[in-house]
Amino acid sequence: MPQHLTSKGNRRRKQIMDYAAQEFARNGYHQTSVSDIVNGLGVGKGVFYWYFESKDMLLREVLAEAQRDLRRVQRQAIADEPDPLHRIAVAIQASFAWLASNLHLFLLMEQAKVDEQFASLVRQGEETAIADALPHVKAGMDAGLIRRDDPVVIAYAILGVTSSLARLMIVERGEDPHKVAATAIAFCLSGITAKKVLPAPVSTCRK
Amino acid sequence: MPQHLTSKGNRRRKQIMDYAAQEFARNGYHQTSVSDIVNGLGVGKGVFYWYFESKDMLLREVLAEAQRDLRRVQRQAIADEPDPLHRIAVAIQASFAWLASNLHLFLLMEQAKVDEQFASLVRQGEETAIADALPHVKAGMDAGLIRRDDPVVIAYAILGVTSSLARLMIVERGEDPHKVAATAIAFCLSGITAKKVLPAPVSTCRK
Amino acid sequence: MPQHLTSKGNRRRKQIMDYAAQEFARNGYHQTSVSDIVNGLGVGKGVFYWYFESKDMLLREVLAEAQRDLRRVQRQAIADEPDPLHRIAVAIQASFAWLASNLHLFLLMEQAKVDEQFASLVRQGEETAIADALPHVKAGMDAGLIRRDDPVVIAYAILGVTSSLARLMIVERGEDPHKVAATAIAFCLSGITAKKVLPAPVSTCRK
Amino acid sequence: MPQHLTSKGNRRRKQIMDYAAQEFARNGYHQTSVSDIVNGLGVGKGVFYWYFESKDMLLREVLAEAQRDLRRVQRQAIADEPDPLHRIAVAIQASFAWLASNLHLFLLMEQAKVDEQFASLVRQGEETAIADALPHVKAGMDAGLIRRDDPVVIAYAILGVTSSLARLMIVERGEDPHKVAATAIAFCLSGITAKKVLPAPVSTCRK
DNA sequence: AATGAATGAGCATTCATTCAT
DNA sequence: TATGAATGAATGCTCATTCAT
Repeated sequence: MPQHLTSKGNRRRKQIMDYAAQEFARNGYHQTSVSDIVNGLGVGKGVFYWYFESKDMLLREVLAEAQRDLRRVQRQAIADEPDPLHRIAVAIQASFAWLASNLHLFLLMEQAKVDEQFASLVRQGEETAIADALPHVKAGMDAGLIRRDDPVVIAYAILGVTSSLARLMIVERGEDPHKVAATAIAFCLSGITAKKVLPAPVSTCRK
Repeated sequence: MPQHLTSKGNRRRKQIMDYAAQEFARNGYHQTSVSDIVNGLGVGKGVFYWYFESKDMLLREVLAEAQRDLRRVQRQAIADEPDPLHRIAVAIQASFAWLASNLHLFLLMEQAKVDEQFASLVRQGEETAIADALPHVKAGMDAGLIRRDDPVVIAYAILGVTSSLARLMIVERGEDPHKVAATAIAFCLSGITAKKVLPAPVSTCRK
Repeated sequence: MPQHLTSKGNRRRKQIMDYAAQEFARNGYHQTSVSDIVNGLGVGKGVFYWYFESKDMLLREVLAEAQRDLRRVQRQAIADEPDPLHRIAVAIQASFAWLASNLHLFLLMEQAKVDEQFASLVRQGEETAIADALPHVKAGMDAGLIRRDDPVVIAYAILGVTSSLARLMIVERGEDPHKVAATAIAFCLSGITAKKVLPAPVSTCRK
Repeated sequence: MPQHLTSKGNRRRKQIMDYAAQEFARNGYHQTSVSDIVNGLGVGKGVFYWYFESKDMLLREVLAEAQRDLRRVQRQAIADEPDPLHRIAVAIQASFAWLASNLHLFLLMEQAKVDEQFASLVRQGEETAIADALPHVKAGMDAGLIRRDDPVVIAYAILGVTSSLARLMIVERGEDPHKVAATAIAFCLSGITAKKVLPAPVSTCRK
């Protein structure tokens, strides 16, 4: 809880965050004890509580920084893309690139998302991502490029495909991020482009 | 650990599984203690260990049963659907219906999926679901209805959209499952259908 | 706690005592639960408490019976031995024979001897054994066959050699009980005989 | 589990070992809970697990140290005794002296000896003691001072007399260790010295 | 006589956090 | 800044015993 950190202090702090993020991702937040972290770093237990208020707060900071970083990358990617569909494509592309080199943070976010204690924090980040994407989806609809539907749902569906393929392909199969990104983009874009709308085969029409 | 349960015992066992599933879903597995469960049920602690080997095994049984049940529902839904695309559609539909009435089990699965201890169990279930879906995806490709791509990736993308929309729409917004299912189906089908060839597999069924 | 047992009831009771004695000897009294016993016998838990007041009382009965039995064997052995030294010898012999065919009871006694809860019970048995032996030791001294020393200490030393060799030889080495008995007798008799006077108390008995 | 202890830490650790050894000896290992120990010392429960991996490991350390200490005393005693019989005598003497001032450790060893969980540990110590004694017994035989017999059995018999008299005399009667030691030495030495071998009165020669 | 179910105090162990140095 | 020591509530689990049937 010190107000100002020396540069050495800043390095220590970063070191703890990085190591903790790795361990949380590997073993799970609840299964990783503060002792595991300080022992793994070879420092005393006091160090931890010098830099972080609690284990809970440490994870919050890790998550917040990860979300900040991912958002920055996405914004950079779409910065000078005028076409709405293209923007979505490069955003997906950029997301995959970031995930591929920050796998542990991706895993950590997925863990936090289903943990009552941290869910709202992650959800806030997602809401921000959705809010970021919304203008482009709407612009696409206005331009007749994207099928008219609830833009929020569309945005969530894209998010779902992205994270699902990210987890399933990258984490479990070790496939090439570029290839998976390409498939995701193809799936999403053809899933949203304005074409005939398929009516849902609701079960009530069979019985 | 008893070999054979009386009918009263069977009821108790089921009661514990149901209550524990609810609590696990609500508070998280790690945050819910065995004491929470038995106190919530108003029984002694020994009761828990009369029926279950451990807290870990209880969750495994809950998950296994949930997966069995979901699979059963999906299989019933596609039982007499001849058309591949339609099969996928009704399977998605059935999944949403099941999820809507078993929200806690869905949340529990999502938790378990990111928990090292249980991930493999859930993943096995997913592999089964993918394996179940694969023949239909392949059939769709052979019939020229589905774009040629890695069928496994296609199947995973569908899974991702489904669970993502399930979570985001149902859990967080309380929207109508039928509507969300419809959007999911629209998104997925147009995401996978062969370009230029857009059959309306369900056109005969209009409300 | 029933007053009178049917013959079937008596068999059950004996069966439980035997099985429990084996398990107690094998795993230790504290490490063997009542459940282990009833499960091992394939009966319900109520059976145990029908026949025995408690786990504690069960062990007490097992021990008491074992001591009764051992004492009976010893008394029979010395019944018609007139010579004091020979009496001691045949008593040791008889003890080894009994121990060899009741290893588990020997182990159980050794356990109980160092367990605060049961030590006094076992000790009582030992006191009885010592008291039984004392007249012969004294007679031996009076006859000038045994060195004058505290007869109680002599008796305890014999007891110590016996149980020590019983444990170390039989339990851990699987040696022939007769041989070990022979060594024990040789050791004890020459350990107590009056110096310079070394009668061969069994010289009339040669194979 | 800490790597290096401060001097304060070392004192604490020793304190816990001493107190636990006393309590284990008095109440029994299984009857003494970790809570009993820390409450008795007036410290928090965590202290115990800061210094010891588990209750089991604590006892192992206590036993190992006791055995080390006893062995050291015995070796010192015989260090400059040239005569084999004399060596055995002073070793017995030294053992009684050590036991008299470490009664609780002696009781603890006897408990551990009959406890499946720790028996092998104690037995190892006994094997070492036997191995230590063996050369002297053999030397005595070679010098014609000790009756020819299995030297291992002889050694065990001495061990048996020693521990038996130690327990029965010291623990239960509060007699003078020197006197008991004298009796034990007399018993053992005359029990092993080379004299006429007494044939065993085998029971088969009576029937 | 016998069963399966239930009780609940008790146990070994963990761990986030605090503190003296 | 940093350390090792200490705290104590909480956890998963056991088990002797009781009870309704």
